[in-house]
Amino acid sequence: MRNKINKSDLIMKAALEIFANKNFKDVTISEIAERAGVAVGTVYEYFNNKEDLYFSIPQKTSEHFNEQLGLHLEGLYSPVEKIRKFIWFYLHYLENHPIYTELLLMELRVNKNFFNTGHHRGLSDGTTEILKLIEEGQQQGEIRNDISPYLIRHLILGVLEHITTYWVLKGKKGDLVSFSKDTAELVLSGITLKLDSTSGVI
Amino acid sequence: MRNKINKSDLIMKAALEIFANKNFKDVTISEIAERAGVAVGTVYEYFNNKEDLYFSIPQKTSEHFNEQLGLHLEGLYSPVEKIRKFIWFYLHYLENHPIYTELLLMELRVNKNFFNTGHHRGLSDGTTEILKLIEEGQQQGEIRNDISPYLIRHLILGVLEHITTYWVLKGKKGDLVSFSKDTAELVLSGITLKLDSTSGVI
DNA sequence: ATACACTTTGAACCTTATTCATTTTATAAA
DNA sequence: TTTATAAAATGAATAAGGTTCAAAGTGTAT
Repeated sequence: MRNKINKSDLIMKAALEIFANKNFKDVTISEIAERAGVAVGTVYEYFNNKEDLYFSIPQKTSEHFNEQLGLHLEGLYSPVEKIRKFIWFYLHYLENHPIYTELLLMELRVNKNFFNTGHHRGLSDGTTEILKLIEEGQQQGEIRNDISPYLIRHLILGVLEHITTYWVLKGKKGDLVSFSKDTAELVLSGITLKLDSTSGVI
Repeated sequence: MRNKINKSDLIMKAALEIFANKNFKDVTISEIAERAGVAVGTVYEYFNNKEDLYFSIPQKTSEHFNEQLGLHLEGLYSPVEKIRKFIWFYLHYLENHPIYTELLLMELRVNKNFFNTGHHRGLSDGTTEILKLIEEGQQQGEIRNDISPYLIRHLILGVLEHITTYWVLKGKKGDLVSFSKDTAELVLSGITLKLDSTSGVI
């Protein structure tokens, strides 16, 4: 046969479209099944339950995010410049993937079940990559190493997620990427080592 | 009559105890009613629905947070010192109110319904206070004013919420307040104006 | 053509939020 | 104290939706 359109993909596509406009609890399985053109029971052949279906939606977009991030960092040398680029890319990408953003920040990031299952791994909102950049910067002497790289990551992801969360809560008005320049300036002035003698971190 | 124990408080107390151990959807109204010693219908006399009950739980704790924050900032002069203290207090308070913290960060902060109803106002995770401190600092020349105070607030609340969120997701192991010193150092070195001539922001 | 395994189906089941007619309790008036 | 009236409390009935599973359908190999 040729219509090898994976049913799983079909269901996920329908789910994505519906979850885009409603909260988790306002979406019904029968609604998703109907849009996907399958029976209710079929949904349960491919997903354990409603939450499992929900969690699996961002998987592909996350992979795409990571791929594209790699491309955008390619060719840059300085870890600090890479971090600057990371900040830009994060805001740029999320602004252009609003459904994904809402799912990720509003529901998944803070969901214990999500965090504690396989779904979380391999998603990595750039979490691993940014840590690598920080450690690289510390080794090369561009970034202060009197502070844990994990705390620096909290700073960077924290401000980005906070900005983005409020952008979503306020209805996604205005552009997100316009925060990029000042955010990078703010973050980098806190984590870079100044090379003149007067500004040693006490 | 003397048993003027407000039924509303009674129900909220029971709800708090139960929500402390389960997710929103795993908690039933009948469970809450039973623990509160009232009938199911009574719950609906005092709260519009399950979500309304849920949202009203953190109200009192938030008021307490704000009160205590006021006391802790009292007597300090420098805005920068006040911000340092804010960071300490935030981590200290949340570490000592784990149920409140989980509710606030995991569920409410990112809930559109919560954000868009009266519940959000008057809760203010110190949101208003910290903005005031930043603006004060900018006026007095301690804090750089080439960056919007709102963005600086995103930085401060962002890193604090991020640290705390991961602390919760990882099962509240270790102490939170120990991050206070480095976090303050990191944040403040990004937002304070250095007074020597070499480090002017370009 | 037949047997077998794998998909798909959707009606039935079960749990739970929410409602509302009825009962109970408190307050005020006589 | 008795009666009238309003307020509070009740829990059985309703409605909605997630999940299950026995039956029907579809494809593949012998």
